[in-house]
Amino acid sequence: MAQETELSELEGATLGIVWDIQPCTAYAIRRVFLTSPSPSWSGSAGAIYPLVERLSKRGLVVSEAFRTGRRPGRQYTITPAGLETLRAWIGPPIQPWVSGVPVDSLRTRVRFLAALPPGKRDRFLADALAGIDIAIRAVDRDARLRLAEKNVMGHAVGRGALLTLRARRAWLREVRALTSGRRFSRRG
Amino acid sequence: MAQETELSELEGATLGIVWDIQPCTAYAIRRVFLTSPSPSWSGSAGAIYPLVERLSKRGLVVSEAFRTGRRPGRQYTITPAGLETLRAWIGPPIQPWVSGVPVDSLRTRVRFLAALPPGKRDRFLADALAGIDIAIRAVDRDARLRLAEKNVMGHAVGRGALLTLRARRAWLREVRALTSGRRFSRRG
DNA sequence: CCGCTCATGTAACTGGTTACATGATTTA
DNA sequence: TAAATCATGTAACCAGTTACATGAGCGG
Repeated sequence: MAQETELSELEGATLGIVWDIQPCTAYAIRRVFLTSPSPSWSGSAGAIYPLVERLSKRGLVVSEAFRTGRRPGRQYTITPAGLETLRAWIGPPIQPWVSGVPVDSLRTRVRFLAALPPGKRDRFLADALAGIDIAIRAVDRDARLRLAEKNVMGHAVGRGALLTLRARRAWLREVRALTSGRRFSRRG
Repeated sequence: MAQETELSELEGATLGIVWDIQPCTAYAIRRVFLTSPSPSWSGSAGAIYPLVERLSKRGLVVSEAFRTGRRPGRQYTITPAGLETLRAWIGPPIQPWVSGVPVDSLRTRVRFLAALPPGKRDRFLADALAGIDIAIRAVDRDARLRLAEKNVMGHAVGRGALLTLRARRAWLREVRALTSGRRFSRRG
């Protein structure tokens, strides 16, 4: 049977989580998204429950029904085909858009900073730097936690988030130095 | 009239582009997305044309019909209400998810690196580092270009992308040093 | 004049969102 | 035992995607 091998970002991440914490329920997968310090997705029930069923229909995971008391539930496990698909999704090869510049909603906003009156501009930058500091503390704490539980990759991912945030902080300070006390029109 | 003040990311960015390059056609807006070195969105016609009409209906932009030869077209300009909405969208205040950890599809994949056999893992990292280097060169060239045209904010945004990519490169090298020649199971 | 790119849209689809419904389990 | 939270879904909606249609202008 002709097997689709492509996965969306959410599908890839979900399949990866199944691989990581299997056997697991859909709710356990949701919790990973919900408690992640970098919530790329809402981890809403409306996304996850249909998604894992989709993966199941494609033979990438198998589910086993169980019951606690009277309530039915399903435990999901990755299949060999699922692992293969997960590996293909991770890469190599790596698509240029994956290794290229990541989306950054803060950078998007800075692009239009000149649309703000000077006072508001300063407050924007102060606000952003404060927000980044908060995020840095949270991520740093999380990374140390992973290290303590000997979760090597979890720690590495946390380090990645941390280094990204620090780079962004350094950059915002550059922007502040550049713009403070200067006047800008649309074209700079 | 009760004016919705919320904008999606694409709507905010589009409104910002109108502010930046007005008066402009929908196609000119598309070109900005299409030629951007960090293509967060496809800039597809099916997204932009309906979107600007939506902005127009909300009174955030106004359009003036023109005609070249027999072909009709529209030039869009931001309204005072539109500028206000744009400013509100930019912030302050800045939502935590905006200043927090940005999504990074490469980091997502690294999270599941232990699912790859060791050889493929090494190739993944080599591939990723090569891809990042390519992106760095492209972004650096773009940033210098903006500087040359005295586009201060354009240059600043390019710098932001550059610093992010460099941080990611440094991080990937950490990951490589950490994993090369080591064996990993799911839980590290 | 043929083909290519510029330009302006429309149509159908879909993945992920919010909101809702409901049952089980824990806690005050 | 009432309230809150855990857990398992379903339903409606919608923004952004790909694919299509079509016309203008230009280069060979």
